Amino acid sequence: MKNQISKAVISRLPRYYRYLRELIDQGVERISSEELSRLMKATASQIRQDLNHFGGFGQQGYGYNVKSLYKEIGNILGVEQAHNIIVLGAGNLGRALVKYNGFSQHGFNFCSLFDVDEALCGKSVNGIGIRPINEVDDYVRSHEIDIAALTIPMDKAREMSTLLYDAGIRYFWNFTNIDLQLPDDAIVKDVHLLDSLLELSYRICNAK
Amino acid sequence: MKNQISKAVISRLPRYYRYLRELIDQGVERISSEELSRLMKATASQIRQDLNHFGGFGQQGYGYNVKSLYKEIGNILGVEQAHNIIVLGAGNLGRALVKYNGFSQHGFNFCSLFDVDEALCGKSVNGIGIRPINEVDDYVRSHEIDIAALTIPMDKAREMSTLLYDAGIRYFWNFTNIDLQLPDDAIVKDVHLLDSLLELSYRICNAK
DNA sequence: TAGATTGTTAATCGATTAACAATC
DNA sequence: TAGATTGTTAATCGATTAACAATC
Repeated sequence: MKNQISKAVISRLPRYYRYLRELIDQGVERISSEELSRLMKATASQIRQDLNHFGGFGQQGYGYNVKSLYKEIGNILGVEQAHNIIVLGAGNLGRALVKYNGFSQHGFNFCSLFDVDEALCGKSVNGIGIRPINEVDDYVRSHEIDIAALTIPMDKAREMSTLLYDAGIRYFWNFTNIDLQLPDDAIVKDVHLLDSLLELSYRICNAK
Repeated sequence: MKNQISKAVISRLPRYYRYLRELIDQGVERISSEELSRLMKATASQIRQDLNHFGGFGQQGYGYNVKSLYKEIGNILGVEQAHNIIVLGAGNLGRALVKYNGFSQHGFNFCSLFDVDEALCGKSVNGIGIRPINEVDDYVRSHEIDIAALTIPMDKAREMSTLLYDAGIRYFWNFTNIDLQLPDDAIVKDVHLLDSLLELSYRICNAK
């Protein structure tokens, strides 16, 4: 889209989306970049710059219409699009993801879990079946899967991600404590839980 | 520490730590910033800059000793320090965190879960007791708690975080889909799962 | 129309990268 | 000692902020 929007901008979009949702729920109809900046602890300048990468959603002298800006950003983020997700690893985290019902309203569908543990296979979590991991290749090739969530042990992560890539997956939601090693057209969104805890630890140990 | 190290640098430390662990496991003894940069897809310059914020860990003509650099970074991150964590919300995610055993080796101890559901209270998960949420204030005031992990519904998140702050908590691991609103000396590390999914969604919708 | 606030260009700031003298 | 590679300063780049003309 346009001439490449920076990662920093894109990463702020979901945050705008959240704040606008809040404003709608509070019955706020219009908001200026100035007001929004106070709420979000950003600069009004940044907000206007960010939004203008995607179009002129505001109106001089008025500001932004909350509802329509919410819709616009939702469109940009593709919340109306359906996205199919498989989860590798039916452990505690994998099951928790599938059980959480907050993703579906934004178009995310969990299609299947996969696990090495034969005893789990055939069972289901929140209506989502667990399949043996050795079926994942066939499964991906015969279904339209957009995203693979990895909640498997670290030592299998790279191997599995490569297998998934070869089967056609390009979008990865990586919960393993390792960086995947994939070709450049793979998009990996890392959720490194230990990393974030370690950052907290750093802050605790270096508190003034 | 020193004259304020930027967030960008700090957020890279856990990543260095992970790669060095890998190198140790592979039996690598020394590494140059050049080699490490190829591995981590960063510039050698950045690596040297980053590390030098904390001290001269390398040696000209030799590079860095993997084991001792690993230890140094571990120290900076405080992996030897014990950190006590409570988890608010004994739902799927809260339980998954407590059940995951990968955090304890870096000094993180889960002390207690808290939940509104009376039926859960008294039970325990992975040996960690679940207490009623209305006891959390007393609990925090009578124990040395460093970090509060929030895995509660969004609509209670701000209220609870303020209560915890008033009880003395300064470090928050926030899994709720909302930004906390706390005084400046509170350190919040957000894990916005939906945000990261939405970023993936954006990338899918705007591919190529 | 006058006032408000955007869209957008220009200035600033900080972070990343390059370069090289210091040194093991 | 010569070669390699760091530590560190200087240059570049990109992102954030400020400013203001355009316009509702």
